[in-house]
Amino acid sequence: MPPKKILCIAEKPSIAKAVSQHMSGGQTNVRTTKNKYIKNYDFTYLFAQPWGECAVTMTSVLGHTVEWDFDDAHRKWNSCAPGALFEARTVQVIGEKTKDVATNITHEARNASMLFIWTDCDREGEYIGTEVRDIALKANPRIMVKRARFSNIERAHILHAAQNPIDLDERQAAAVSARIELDLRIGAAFTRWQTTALKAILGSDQIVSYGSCQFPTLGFVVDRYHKIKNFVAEPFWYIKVMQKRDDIHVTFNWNRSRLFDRMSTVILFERCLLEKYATVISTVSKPARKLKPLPLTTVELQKQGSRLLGLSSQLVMTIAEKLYISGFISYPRTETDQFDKAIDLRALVDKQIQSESWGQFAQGLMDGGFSQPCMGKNNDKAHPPIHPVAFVAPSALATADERKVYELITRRFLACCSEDAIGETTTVNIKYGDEHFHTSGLIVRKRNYLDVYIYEKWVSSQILPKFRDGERFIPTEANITEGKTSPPAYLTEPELIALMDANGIGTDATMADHIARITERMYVFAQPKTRGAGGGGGDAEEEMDNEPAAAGRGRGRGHGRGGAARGGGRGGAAAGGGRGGMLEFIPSNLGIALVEGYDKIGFDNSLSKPFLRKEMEEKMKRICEGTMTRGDVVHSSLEQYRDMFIKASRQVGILQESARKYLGP
DNA sequence: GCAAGGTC
Repeated sequence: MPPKKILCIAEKPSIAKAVSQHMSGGQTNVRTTKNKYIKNYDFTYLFAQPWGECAVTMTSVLGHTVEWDFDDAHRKWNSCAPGALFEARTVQVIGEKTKDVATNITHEARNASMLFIWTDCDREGEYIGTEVRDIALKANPRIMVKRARFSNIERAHILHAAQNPIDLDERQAAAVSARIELDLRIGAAFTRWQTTALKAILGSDQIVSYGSCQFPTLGFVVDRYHKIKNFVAEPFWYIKVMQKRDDIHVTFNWNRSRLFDRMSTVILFERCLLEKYATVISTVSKPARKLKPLPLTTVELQKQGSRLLGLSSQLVMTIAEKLYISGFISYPRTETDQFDKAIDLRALVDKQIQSESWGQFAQGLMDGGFSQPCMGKNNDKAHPPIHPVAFVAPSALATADERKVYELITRRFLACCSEDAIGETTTVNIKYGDEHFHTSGLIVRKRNYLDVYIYEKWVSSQILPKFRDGERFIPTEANITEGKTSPPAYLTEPELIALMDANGIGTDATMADHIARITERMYVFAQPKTRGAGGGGGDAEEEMDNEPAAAGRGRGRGHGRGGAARGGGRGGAAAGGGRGGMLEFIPSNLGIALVEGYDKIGFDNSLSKPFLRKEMEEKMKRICEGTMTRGDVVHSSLEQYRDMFIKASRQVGILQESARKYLGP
């Protein structure tokens, strides 16, 4: 009896290749397919009972194979009223681009006893698994279906997964299926409706799209615009005390920082002046540490790429994908910021020794400087953090941008494998009258990771002269300074990505696309940020940059503000690499009008806010947990959006009026 | 001519 055949299908060609290498021990026969990216690998493998030794064909798809659309009666724009799309029949079609992918499955499934699905172990992968299953079952209704549980492509892990097949998680697949249906119906209905409603006012055929991700993304940009527009500068006052000692000018900062009332400041200042002497309350020296960066995730790569290299997040991703296909870096779409213990990091560091730029640093790590990377809090259980897998000479890369992205990924990786920077801060606290002041200095003792991670600066401040506890001195100078608060700057790309990330808008792989889409739709304009424009106002006092924790950590999934303070401050402007290209986003009249129009229509949950998307995400989670069914979710969400759609249709005049207001003749 | 999500 010939051995049974088992058909394995991965989500992408790279996984098919890697898994077949591990399972076959390198003994594979490779066949090409009609799709130029997909190959079929044939080999034999000894499975666990009851399968035993089998003939295996390992192949892959390219992400999704099946696309959703409306039936013939609703597909064309003018075939129905947009509102009908909430109920219209949908069909699932295999498009022209994926036809050959599906044919390959059909062909290979016919003589197979089992379909063994190797798609990524995330929600989307589970759904893609059901696409593969449905295609295979159509060709071979008796085929048995299993899936592999794996979270990296390390050999032992893959072999374990091959020996322990499990079932597809129908709930996760159902959750994705619900999202697909909702996004299609809601997106298409609102897009057709508002495009038609605004056509005359725009005087063009441009598409005015609505999407559950693109609108909140637009909302963030418009929101910042309004904050700038409505900003009213407030004057403030503060007291500064100076002392010249050993030829060094020392400035003591007020512990109250600043007051928004001039009289109060004057009164407090006068009390200081009544006292001739200032008294040193304490001098404190303590070790300081600037933490090395966490392993690199996709979102972080996009943020740092746009911040440090001045490239758009979309370009950063395009380049990262190219580097990945070329075999230079690991998979670029990952949420994981922890390295699995099984990965041989030293071997990866070793490959970088030949670099002219950072080879010496890598050698230092091999000679004892190596330190295990920190563990972040995120693990998608599908991919490791982004890291270089091979050394690439600069001459082997086609463009300067490619070199910059590869360099950032590599330097980041080496920094992760190094040690924190070590220093020492000294703080001198004084009392003058009833008021307290302080100054501090920093001495950097060991730069460690900073030597390779040239994008961050941490430099010793001027050395403080000696102050003794309890000592009294007459300040060289003391005065009141006036300042005024300055408006926020336009939203930068790293800030926007941080906001999207924190609010669950898009995925790591799609955030850059949403930003590109609202630009393409002309809802926003991107422009290179002009340096120093935002910093001219009153927040004149530069903070001593000696709080290492703030710079290295804590901006993981936080809000946008932290990023803003960093980017605009000294550290941002001084760091190496291509500067000055960071993009900032300004809403167009159309973008402002859309947000204002929908806000005026007065929904409980504005379409331009992230809440509705968050709600959808929650419902997807509930499908996965089993507390809601796919039917419940689709039904309730459609009801909610249909109400909003009806309300908007009735008040189409409000949307048109706000469009006329901003776009009028 | 619509969405968002995979991947190339």
